[in-house]
Amino acid sequence: MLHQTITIKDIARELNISVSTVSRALRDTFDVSLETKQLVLEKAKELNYKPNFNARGLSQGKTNNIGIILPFITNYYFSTVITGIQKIAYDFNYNIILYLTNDSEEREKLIMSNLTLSGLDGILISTCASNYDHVHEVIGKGIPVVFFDRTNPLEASKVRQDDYNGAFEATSHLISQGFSKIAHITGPQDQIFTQNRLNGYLNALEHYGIPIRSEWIVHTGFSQECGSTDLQSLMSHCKKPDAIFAVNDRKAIGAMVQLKKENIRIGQDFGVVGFTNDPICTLITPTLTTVSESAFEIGRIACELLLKHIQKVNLPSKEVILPGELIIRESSMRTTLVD
Amino acid sequence: MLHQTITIKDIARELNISVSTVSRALRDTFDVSLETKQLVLEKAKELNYKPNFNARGLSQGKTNNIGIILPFITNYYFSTVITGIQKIAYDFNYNIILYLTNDSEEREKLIMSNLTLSGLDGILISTCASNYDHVHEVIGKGIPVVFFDRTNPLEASKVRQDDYNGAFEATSHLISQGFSKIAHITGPQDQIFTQNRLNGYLNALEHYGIPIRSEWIVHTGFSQECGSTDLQSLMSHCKKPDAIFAVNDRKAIGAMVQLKKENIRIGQDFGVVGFTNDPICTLITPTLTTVSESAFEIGRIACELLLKHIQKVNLPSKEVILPGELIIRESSMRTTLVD
DNA sequence: TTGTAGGCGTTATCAT
DNA sequence: ATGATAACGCCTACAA
Repeated sequence: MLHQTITIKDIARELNISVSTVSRALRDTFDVSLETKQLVLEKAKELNYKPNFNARGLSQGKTNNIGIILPFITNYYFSTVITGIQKIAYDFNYNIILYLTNDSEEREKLIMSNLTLSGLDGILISTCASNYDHVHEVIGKGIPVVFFDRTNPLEASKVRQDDYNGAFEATSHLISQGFSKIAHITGPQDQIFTQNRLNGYLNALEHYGIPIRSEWIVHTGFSQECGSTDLQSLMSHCKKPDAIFAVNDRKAIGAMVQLKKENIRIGQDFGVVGFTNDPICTLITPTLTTVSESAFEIGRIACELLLKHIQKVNLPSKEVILPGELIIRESSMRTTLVD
Repeated sequence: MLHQTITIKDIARELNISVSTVSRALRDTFDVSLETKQLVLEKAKELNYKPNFNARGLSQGKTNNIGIILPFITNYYFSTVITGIQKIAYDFNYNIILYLTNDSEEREKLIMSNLTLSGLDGILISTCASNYDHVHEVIGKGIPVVFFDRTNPLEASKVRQDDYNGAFEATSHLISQGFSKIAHITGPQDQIFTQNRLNGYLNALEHYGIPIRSEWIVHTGFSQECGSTDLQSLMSHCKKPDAIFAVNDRKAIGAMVQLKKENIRIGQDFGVVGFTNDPICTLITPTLTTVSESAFEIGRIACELLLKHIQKVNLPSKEVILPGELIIRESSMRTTLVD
């Protein structure tokens, strides 16, 4: 062994009892006398015994590790989701192993195919893929999988925000502020959450009798830079929009940056609404109207759900949808007083 | 077994050879014929064999897992460091297990004492603790530990930015802009990186013959809120500062928020410099002068170093210090044109 | 070059 | 209530 460690054998030897008794005492099973249990626990503490998870995993077929697969962690939303996951995992003595796909479908599939599934009791995933064989395969092997945020059509538990209603409210709000030429800048078409937000946008327009212009729906990436270039291309059309609903705050901010460059007054002359409620919304000028997502809650609930699936095989899968909340700030207010 | 899996036994049986030969072929050792190696590899691929890390770990005493212990992930700096770590870890087929201390010393110690060290080949840590027995104990057990960002006096490898020089430059810059009543808002006293930035600040003042006022050095927490309250308390003194060097961008931004509330013109009348170069620096108005940290590089180098320590026992420890760069923006420029 | 056997630390199945 | 003993999947002497 690399690092000398105390094992149940050491405890057994010192106490002159068998390893199986020690094992039982440590796991607090019913068939061990209170007396010896006490003795074992004391000795374990004295020797600073730490169970070997490899060995336990090998004999039990479980590892107390759960994998998190997601595009990035360098943004408010995902890092907060992970913090929520971590809280539950820690409380229940599970480790979380992080895999970053960098928003690459290829990378995601590579990661999942290389996954040493024997090392994972379950998986939490925010997928960036447009087909699902790789996830299906894992589920087929009996590994519980819970989707969060970016879900997919597979039969599995899912936790996400209410993308459709958030988008509907956001768009309706812009309309209520007197904007009528509302564009939508969004991500790739094949993401379900993206489709949901798009549908919310479309149905709001429809509901208020505003015609839909397909050239005002721009599918690119999720980054701030994409937001800037999206706006630029929108404003180069002959028919220019007077407001934007962005799929997330980052793109909204990218659009704002570009609007400022083009000397268009945000709020008064051009409405902007994002999605997520990144803390930056309150720091940027003007402050950004958005739909809040309960990132921490999503992480917490997804992890709790996964642990339940791990405990109980064949637990029926369920979908949890958390409501968002429209948070109105300056970027969408015609009457805003910008300092 | 919970999830049926292919083992080397299966491969051995199908090929009518022994498990040890399979094991050897899979690990590409010297004493196996090219022919059987080919056969084994083919069969392994055919059966979609995945090694069981628990078993491998148990017999070899290693796990291909490294632990990352750090205060938070919900900020630009730490999430970027992790991304750097992840890149290297992934390339070398290591998993990263995340532990969040929430900036609590108690929590950090609890985590480390509960750590099932048998499950970790090494540890990367950004400590928030002021004493080091818990880390010392782990190192004593022969587990390689590499510190990043927040280091400590223990004998171990460390990777961090040049806090002292960054702070010196930041403060000098404020002085060169004509600010002379420069306050420093920082974190707890017992952090080494905090001390280094404080010393850079102090020595810059000294170097330019500016008297030091201890009431202008405020030790609180690292959050944006702390930045706001720090500024508030500074401005309630009879002697008010005319500039602030903040230990990080978050506190600088908190200070800016408060300055705006008090209608003090940032840049012209009051200089602000932060530390980190969070992307938000370019989005806030006015844009924030700061010292850039190479977060991704720090993660990358720390992980590379750790892997070397894992490979080679008793590799002499070393300290890598990455230079920062002063990035001058509007918040520290008297001549700024704020839009 | 290949096979056999024992062990890694733990749990589970038998006995006792 | 406790103790042997065999497994879990893999690796590594040692033997052939």
